[in-house]
Amino acid sequence: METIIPYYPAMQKTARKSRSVVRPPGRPREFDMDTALDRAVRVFSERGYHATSIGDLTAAMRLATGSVYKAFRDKHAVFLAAFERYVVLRQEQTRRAAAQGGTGRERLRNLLLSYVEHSQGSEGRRGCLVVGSAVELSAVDPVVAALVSARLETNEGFIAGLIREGQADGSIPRHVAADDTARLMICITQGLRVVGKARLSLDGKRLVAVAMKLLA
Amino acid sequence: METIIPYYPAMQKTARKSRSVVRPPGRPREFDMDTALDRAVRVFSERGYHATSIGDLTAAMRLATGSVYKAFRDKHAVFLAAFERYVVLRQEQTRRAAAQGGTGRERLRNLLLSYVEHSQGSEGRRGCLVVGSAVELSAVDPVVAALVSARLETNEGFIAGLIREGQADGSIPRHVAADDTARLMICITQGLRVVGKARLSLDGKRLVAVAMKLLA
DNA sequence: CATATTAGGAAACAATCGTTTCCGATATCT
DNA sequence: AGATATCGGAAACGATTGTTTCCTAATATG
Repeated sequence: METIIPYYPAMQKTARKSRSVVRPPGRPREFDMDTALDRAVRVFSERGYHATSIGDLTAAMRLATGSVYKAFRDKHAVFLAAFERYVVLRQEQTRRAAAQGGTGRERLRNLLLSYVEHSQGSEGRRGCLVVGSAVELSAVDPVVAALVSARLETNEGFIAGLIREGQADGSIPRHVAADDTARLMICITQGLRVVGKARLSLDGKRLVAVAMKLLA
Repeated sequence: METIIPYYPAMQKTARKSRSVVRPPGRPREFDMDTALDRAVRVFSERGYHATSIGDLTAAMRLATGSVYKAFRDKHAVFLAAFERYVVLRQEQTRRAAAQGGTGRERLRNLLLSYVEHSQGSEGRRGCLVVGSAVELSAVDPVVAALVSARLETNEGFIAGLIREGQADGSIPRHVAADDTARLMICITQGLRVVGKARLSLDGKRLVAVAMKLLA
């Protein structure tokens, strides 16, 4: 059985409660938590949670063991912080890719194309942290399971919204079932990350062209 | 770094080389390797490779530590044997599901329906060993990576074959791109297992109805 | 300049990991 | 029945895990 620590990280970096009471008299070298977490995301994505040791983590984050444990309660907390950092960045990228499109249909095509590209090459081989967490941890870690489900549902809602936008602007037929199609497209995006990690080649234009038939 | 042992299991159960030279004079309780491996598949699928300890394994397989290490070189060999056992069983199930269908189109629908059903409920929560291996091990274990890729390509070839059968019997239009559609359907099937592990509900009939539009 | 406070780093912690070894129990063959 | 070969089970192995602790080096404030 697995001991689960269902708590959030207690970062001390931004934890100066009120700067009038607790003053920061002396502080050594600069410390950038976000770039450190970005590097943690890379290791966790590539190796997964259990195969990533604290040594791997500190090497990747370029932080000493002590520094990590001063910033986070434990390994699980580092993972949760990395997960949330990953989700924020990926959501930003996805929405930006979708945004450049005149119609709902075009925005959806851009979103799918973006997913295929991120599933390829070195990033594809590294893998998606959401997919990795779903597969490796969902069954044994309720905290991660909830985060993963929430993420999938948010994504699905976003896709369903794009479909409805397309139906409003006339680029997608009214008879398309928005919710069912969105759920299937979530399967496609998650499946793309699995296939990309298995190193199978993915031709973006052709795959997306086929997928767009779901909007006919 | 991970030490990778790229060798196959050395099962001693069926390893009586020539029964005239090495005779089996005495053998204790019966030993059913296949059902033991089936139980190993369950643990590995649910927890993944790294989170499954030898203790978990022996408890699930109902074998003593010594027995496991007499039948297999190490944990990695147990995993490979379980993986191949899983692949054989799943392939059998999938082909049987597809077989009961008069046209290529019907066989494809049955295959997709079978995938949705296996991605749901307790089996869905347990997860697919191929998907799990792709996500957790492909990046660090070349042996498993090769097995996973081979499995995906076999599946993709089977689906492409069904599409071509459908085109031959007139149930699927000729203009459908068999290879591209098959690759996208592989993404759908793998994505279904990811989503199923995240406990999202899946309505088989409706999802498959949407997916069948790829054959229009 | 002196002081307080933080990150870096190494060393040590208990716990668990995968693996090996040993021996008694069990069942088959001569 | 007696000999023999295997499985079950437990105990012990070193290696590695995640975590804690202590000390040094470095810096912004008073």
